[in-house]
Amino acid sequence: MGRSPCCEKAHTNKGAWTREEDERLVAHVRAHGEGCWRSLPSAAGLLRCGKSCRLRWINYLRPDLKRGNFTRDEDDLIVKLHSLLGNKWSLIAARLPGRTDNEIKNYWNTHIRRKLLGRGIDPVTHRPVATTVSFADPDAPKPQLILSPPPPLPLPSAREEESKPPRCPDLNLDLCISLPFQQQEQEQERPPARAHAKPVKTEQLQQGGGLCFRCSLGRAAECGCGSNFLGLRAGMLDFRSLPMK
DNA sequence: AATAACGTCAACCGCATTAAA
DNA sequence: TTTTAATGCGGTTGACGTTAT
Repeated sequence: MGRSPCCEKAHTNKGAWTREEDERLVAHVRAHGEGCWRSLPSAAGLLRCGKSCRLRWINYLRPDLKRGNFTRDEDDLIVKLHSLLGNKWSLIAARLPGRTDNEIKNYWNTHIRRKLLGRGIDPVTHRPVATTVSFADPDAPKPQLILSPPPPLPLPSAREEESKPPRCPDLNLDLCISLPFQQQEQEQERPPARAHAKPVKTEQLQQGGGLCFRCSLGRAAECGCGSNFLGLRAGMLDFRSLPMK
């Protein structure tokens, strides 16, 4: 028994949204609020799949979206969060007000990924990539794998997470990284980007909670931040200061 | 000027998770 | 407890714009 399709595909539009469709969707959400995406298309007079409406609203039409280029602070924060969370774009987006998971995902794949690779940093593991090895000589011993990605972090449900003691007392995964103070103040004034986004704990921010990027690369000696992977403090990461290739 | 190659990003697809019956 | 429906998420695609040849 297969899953029923999310909508009548034969009677739905696909592809780019028209201005009229946008206006209908915005008007309907303004009048009735978000939610009930499945019934929204017919209620709003749209020949679209509910999922498509939701996506269009979240990624493009939401009034609290911040359009335009990513700032350097946002760049840093994305790298930092990705090093901790991996491809959990929605979690990363929850900590970047006005940005969507899709936007961040695209930005990562088109800009940041390449930037890290250009600096010899593996965008998956956030560690320096192994140096290139020549395989010209077939008799040469095969190189051993030097770097291996960290084991995947299981992501328990919120309820599980609350009930369990921390896996590692030294590593606080209750993320509290955020943009600098000024932007946090702005954040308090605006509604949260996502209803389910966890609020940032400012007291933890003051106590520390960031990840020093140099230390994460094993370059604590030239860093001098003192964190060395354990003392975590927000705002320490500045991968732009690392030498370009 | 033509066109191939590349980069960007909106949108789609399928699976996982959660909520409701 | 099980089944079904709805929603959310991440990976992928494809259209379009830009740059290089």
